[in-house]
Amino acid sequence: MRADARKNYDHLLEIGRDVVAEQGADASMRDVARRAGVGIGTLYRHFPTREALLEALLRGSFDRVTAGAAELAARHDSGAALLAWLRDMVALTHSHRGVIAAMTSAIAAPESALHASCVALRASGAQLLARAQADGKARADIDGTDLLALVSALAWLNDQPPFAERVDRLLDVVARAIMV
Amino acid sequence: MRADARKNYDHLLEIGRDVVAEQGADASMRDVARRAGVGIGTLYRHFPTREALLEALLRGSFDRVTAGAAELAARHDSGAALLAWLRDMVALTHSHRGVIAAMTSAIAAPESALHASCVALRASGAQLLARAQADGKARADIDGTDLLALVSALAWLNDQPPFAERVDRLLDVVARAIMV
DNA sequence: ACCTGAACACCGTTCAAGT
DNA sequence: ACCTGAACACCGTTCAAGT
Repeated sequence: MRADARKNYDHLLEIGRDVVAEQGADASMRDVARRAGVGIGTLYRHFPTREALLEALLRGSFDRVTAGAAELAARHDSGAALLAWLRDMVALTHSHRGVIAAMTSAIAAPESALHASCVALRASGAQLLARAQADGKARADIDGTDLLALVSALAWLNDQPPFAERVDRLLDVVARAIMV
Repeated sequence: MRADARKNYDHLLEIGRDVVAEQGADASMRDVARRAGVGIGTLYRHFPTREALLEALLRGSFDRVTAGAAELAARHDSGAALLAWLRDMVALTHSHRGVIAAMTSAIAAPESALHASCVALRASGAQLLARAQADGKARADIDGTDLLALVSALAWLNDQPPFAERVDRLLDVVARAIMV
């Protein structure tokens, strides 16, 4: 990558982070380019789809949660680890309004730039779930996708102003439903 | 209302129903007017906001669920009635993609055309919840807004293709969490 | 190799002009 | 009283022309 291109890429990412934080995952692409002081074509050259930009913005957080799952498994008993992962997931999406919808549709779209990260997240949760199930601490009739669905639903509530303040409590309610 | 206006109103409602069924709650207003063979200004005259159109489209279904709650209370024990109401709510939103997000923001916006219907829906659920709580069949530490949050979250899952097929089962999981 | 911005095909919403 | 559609201020996305 040429030096000027690298500079544009990095700057777009930085500005993109601000704009998505302000406006959510459906932020105006034009606005990102404008604020970055760059032609709209330059944005599309570096990030050919909105999901490509989101993926670049979120990769770090995604990886942190995925990697954190292994750590949780090492440090806590299977029930506590699963609960902590659920909290991590809700927190991850809390800081990025609207991202959960993008993640959800990425799960069903193998060509999406977000697909791999989402599958990895699901796998990290599925592993904690399996361990809890083996210990008899989680109900046996749900799978990793069910777990992702439930945590996505809670994350969505977190994006809805009238419900956001209740999500911590509702997470406990749902967790107890999973925990047998 | 003048006869020609009445005709336009009814026709817009009919076409609006089709378009929202096809494209969801964020359907193109322009498209509704276009397909109804009417100027865009005429659509805005009859339905000054998108929510006004949605409200007119959904009022009937809303009232049916609200009224149905009283019937459920009369016909079933408190636990079964609450569960049936949860199913009614998910079914209501299932037939109208994206409507749940509109309902959710309407709860927090008293000036929204959808506000009254949503408050009535919440109240109908809250009543069934209170009855079940009095019978010791539902946990005492949740309220009507929590119930609406949980059912909204499930309804949102119903709009997400990768999760939609699991919602019936996940409803049971969540219901068991509520039911003590 | 990369950047630019005009161009295209759309939006939601308003409002002056018409009947 | 009601209808119309041009007008305004936006989008996302593409691509020919430039450096």
